[in-house]
Amino acid sequence: MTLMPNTRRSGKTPHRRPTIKDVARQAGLSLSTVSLVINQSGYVSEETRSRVLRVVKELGYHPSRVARGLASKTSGNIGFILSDDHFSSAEPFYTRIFLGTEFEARNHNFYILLTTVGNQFREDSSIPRFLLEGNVDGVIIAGKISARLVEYIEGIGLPIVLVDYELPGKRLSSVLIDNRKGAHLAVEHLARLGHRRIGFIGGDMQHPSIAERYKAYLETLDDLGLPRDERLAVTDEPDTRRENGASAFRVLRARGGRPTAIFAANDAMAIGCLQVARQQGMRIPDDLAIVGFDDVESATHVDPPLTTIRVFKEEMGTLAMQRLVHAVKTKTQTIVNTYVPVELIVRASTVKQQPASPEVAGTAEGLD
Amino acid sequence: MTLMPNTRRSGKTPHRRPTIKDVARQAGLSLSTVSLVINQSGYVSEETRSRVLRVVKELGYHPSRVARGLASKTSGNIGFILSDDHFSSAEPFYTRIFLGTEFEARNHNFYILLTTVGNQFREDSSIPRFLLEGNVDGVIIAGKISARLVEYIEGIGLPIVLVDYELPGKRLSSVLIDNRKGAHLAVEHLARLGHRRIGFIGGDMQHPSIAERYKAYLETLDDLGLPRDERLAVTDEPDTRRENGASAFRVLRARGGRPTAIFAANDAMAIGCLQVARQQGMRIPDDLAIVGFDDVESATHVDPPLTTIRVFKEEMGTLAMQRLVHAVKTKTQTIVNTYVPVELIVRASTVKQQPASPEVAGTAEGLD
DNA sequence: CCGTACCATTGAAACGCTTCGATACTTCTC
DNA sequence: GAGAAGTATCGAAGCGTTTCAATGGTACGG
Repeated sequence: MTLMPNTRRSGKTPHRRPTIKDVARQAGLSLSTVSLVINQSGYVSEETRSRVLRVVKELGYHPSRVARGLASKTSGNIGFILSDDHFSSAEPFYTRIFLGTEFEARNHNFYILLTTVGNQFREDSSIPRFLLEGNVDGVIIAGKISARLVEYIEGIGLPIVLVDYELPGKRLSSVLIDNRKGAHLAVEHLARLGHRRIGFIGGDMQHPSIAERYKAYLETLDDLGLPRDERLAVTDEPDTRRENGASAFRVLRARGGRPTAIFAANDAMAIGCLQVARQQGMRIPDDLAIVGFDDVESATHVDPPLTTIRVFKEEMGTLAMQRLVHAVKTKTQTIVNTYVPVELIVRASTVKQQPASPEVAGTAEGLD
Repeated sequence: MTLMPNTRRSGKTPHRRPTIKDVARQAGLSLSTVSLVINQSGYVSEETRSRVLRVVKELGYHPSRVARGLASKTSGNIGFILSDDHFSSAEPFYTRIFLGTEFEARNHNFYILLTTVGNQFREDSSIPRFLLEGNVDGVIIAGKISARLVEYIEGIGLPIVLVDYELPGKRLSSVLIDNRKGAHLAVEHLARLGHRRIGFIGGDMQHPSIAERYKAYLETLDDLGLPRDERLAVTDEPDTRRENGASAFRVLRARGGRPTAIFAANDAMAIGCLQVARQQGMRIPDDLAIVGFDDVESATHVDPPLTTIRVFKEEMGTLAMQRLVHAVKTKTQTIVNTYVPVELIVRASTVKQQPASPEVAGTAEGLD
């Protein structure tokens, strides 16, 4: 392939892309034969195959995605749906998942069309354009989503993979966090450090992930023989942002709960909580130990760094895309629920660290 | 529009999308008339217009993007090209720019196809697939890019907008950072604080932005009557990541430079520098004041928070997309260089702050 | 040596839309 | 009152592929 597309041209004339017709003519074959070679389907003799390939190279031919799409009823695109509130607030959690899907999409020669939808299904207006226009071959949905939208997509007959969400009663593939294990690790870690009054702060309990974390928190308390204390759990925050973590902790204190440790539904809330606690003069972890969940970027930047449950976000995206691409290519949707493992990451918000030489920490992989 | 696409169906049968033909038949008009209504072009009587629109609504018709693409030679997509090294390392600087373009693309009913390319033009293999397949109507390029790739795209006749990059000698629209002003603000700020030995650390001087920042640093020293001291500037780091900031500062010290303040080419390097300085027992800002550039997220999380030059990253993306969409729609490429303003953000890495009540800081807008 | 099966190639329809030229009817304009 | 200009609609070609039925050739088994 030369520098200029097709053959060299003098700047002005925008070059015409060669079509399959040009290849056929040049190779002295029919359109269909050329198509067969390109799609590696059907019978083609070795000789004509190589002849076609040679001409293809000579002409710098590449099939038009759009034409191919029309003829084959495929778009080569995957839709990625994210709910509004996840999109422009809070920690870059779903960003990471998205990144994972991006990488994997590239491996399979798909492009991703990204969109957001409101939380409540606003009928017509909230249906992603790429669905209306038939511009995707499958859909990945990250986070909480309206069941009606999911039904709509099923109605179209597109394969779906959910990430960090389940729809009870629906038979769908999901890639999920092992929330039970994570919560268990967190609480157990605190218990092992000697804590007996371990609080929980959470919000948005509609979200299965959050609900699970809370439930597993309670169960782990039971398992460890620690008492459940209602005053130590604040679960009615509407959201899981930092502010809500802060206010949840204030509520907890106001209410007379005296926890020595807090397990937060996610890092954002943990950080909010941590900041309020310090503001109130508490020393972390001496007066209050804190564990988060997710291991987002800022967990390492906060002071003291946050002990948390690591979630492999990119991997979740990768897995989801793999499942989806498989479904798209084979046109068979097998329902699989995949749980990605979690890890306890111990930092200074629960265990006093020796003043280890502060390394020059890099940043994790990101879109840049 | 009902919940199910088209008309209600019993789960199994994947519904057939209505086509323009169905609309035409149902409305008792020709295809072309329906098309005219939908595209709001040509003459259509008010009566038939509304008749068509009614039928469209009844049937839940939406034109197929792919078919429309083939007929009109447009794809409805914008390509976003990012260089490899920007993609998966360092601070989320270009991520922000990308987010800006995403939002704006949505406003204009475009989707973005994202890809990365290697630094050196590896001939054929490094040409983004969406270009080969004719699957985009225009291209945004963020950061440093091979001139040959740009020429290739020009050859295809696609409009281009560069972001945070210029190609000397090429007539292209760019959205640029006001690096000169930023560097000036930074150095001036330090000088005003009484610093006279102000160092510079940088890397990847090929990048026009970095080069400009360095140049403006030198010029501002002159303007302020401060001496240029070779030992105070390290510019030969290959890259601008944290590690390089750290090593640049070590080099500077090893070389006997004794700056009281450092202006770093970007926040990543500033942070690396800051961490090494603290490690060496220096107090920030007393023994060493540091100013970065870009105002990335972690600038606020680092201890002490980093004084820096804020760059409006989302806005750069938005602007670039606006320019590009305009070029695509009007099919006229007018060359405009846009400089987005910068701001000095003073934090504790240069000026000791009163121990202000640590607010519960939210995170800035992000893909989640 | 004929029927079958496999291999290789082809022509034509189809995918769902845009667009251009043609037609025909109105309404101006002088 | 005739030609020009504007308005409304339509038929058909075309966009660049895929796909399927059809055709013909070759080899093979009985």
